[in-house]
Amino acid sequence: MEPIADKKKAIFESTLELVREKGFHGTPMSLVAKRAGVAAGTIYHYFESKQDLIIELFFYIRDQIIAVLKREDNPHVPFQKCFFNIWYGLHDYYSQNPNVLMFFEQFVNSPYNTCLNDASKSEFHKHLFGFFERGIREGHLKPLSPKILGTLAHANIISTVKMYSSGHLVLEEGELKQLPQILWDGMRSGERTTKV
Amino acid sequence: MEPIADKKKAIFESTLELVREKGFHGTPMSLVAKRAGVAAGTIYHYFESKQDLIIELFFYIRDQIIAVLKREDNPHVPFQKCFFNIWYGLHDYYSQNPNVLMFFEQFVNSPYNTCLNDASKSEFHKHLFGFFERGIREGHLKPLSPKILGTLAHANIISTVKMYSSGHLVLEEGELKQLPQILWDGMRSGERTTKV
DNA sequence: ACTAGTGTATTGAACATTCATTCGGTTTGC
DNA sequence: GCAAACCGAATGAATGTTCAATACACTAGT
Repeated sequence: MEPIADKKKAIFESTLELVREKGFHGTPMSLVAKRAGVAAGTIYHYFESKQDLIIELFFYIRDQIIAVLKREDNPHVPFQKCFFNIWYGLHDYYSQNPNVLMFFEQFVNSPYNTCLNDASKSEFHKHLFGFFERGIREGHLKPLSPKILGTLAHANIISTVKMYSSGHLVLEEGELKQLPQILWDGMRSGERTTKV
Repeated sequence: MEPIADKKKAIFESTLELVREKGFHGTPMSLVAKRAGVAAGTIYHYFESKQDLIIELFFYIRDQIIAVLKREDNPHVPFQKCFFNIWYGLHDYYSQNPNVLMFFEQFVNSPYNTCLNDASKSEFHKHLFGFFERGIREGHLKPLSPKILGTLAHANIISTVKMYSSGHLVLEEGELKQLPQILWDGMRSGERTTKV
């Protein structure tokens, strides 16, 4: 909503880069400051502590991801179409922001994550799970918990991006399209249907 | 093969616990030592440095996971059966060793991972991908890269375990069986086949 | 059986360094 | 002229690592 102060954004970006390069440890505030082009003390004008910086950065990112979700999740668009749009939308976002992906993954697997209350974390999940709830309700998906489907879908996207952002795999054009298809085929309801 | 010295194993276990609780940063060697019941200096008898400890611990874990893979991957057992055995095998292993899972996830998303040569990392992948290569060769799976299928499968398992080891989800008995089924349905070849 | 000798395992206090944070002072915007 | 933004050297606590000293295990010589 309210535009983020330039310095604050610079600090965020600097932190993102450094955490990717050096991890949480090995990312001293002095370096964050230097790369952001501010003084060390300035960071403490915007953030209470390093932990506070990390957590706020997580929210900052989370909101960007939610924005992608909101952009692609449209109740008036057929569900399957939405499904692939969301897949590609998140896939593109992560691909174009590899720093974000690494930070995100490090964060959710770190103790930082456990010191957050559930409400703040689930802001993202609320949207994701809501979408899959629709898919179940409308009968497109297997009648499992939306949490399960949402989590598996997200894991599918993330691991895909990590696979070739690590350079270990070059995807052919056709192959990229197969990946959400695997997910869809696995989660769709019914025994068999003719090609849609 | 050769049994690991008691102290060394204690240091490994201590590190696993602490990394889960406090992350790589926030896990001082002094604490590792204390919880392992050894003196600080002793650690440096077995490991050159903290980084060396972390990396050797990664190998130690990796070998355990490979052992699970080898145990369940049997060319004489029908592929689909193997597929589910491996899924459950890894799922059980991670479920019963939540410390391992957290460490593993933190490690692969950290800069430690990038400072490893590919050969050592891919020891695990070699087995995993080999299995999926068989599935493709025998015509059970969609003709995609084994790397893709293997990575997606592993991501599926891990995210499943994380989902309820974080306590956010209680799986009903029947639901657990659905999860590898989703994966299988997504990756299996052919338009439709009668139930196997 | 005893001793001396040798290398390994272990200890924990001390060291040097790094790093998050502070704070008095300066600049900027209004 | 005031408040908020900003600076960056100084500080103090925390932490990875070292090392001199000690205990232990084992062999060989007498």
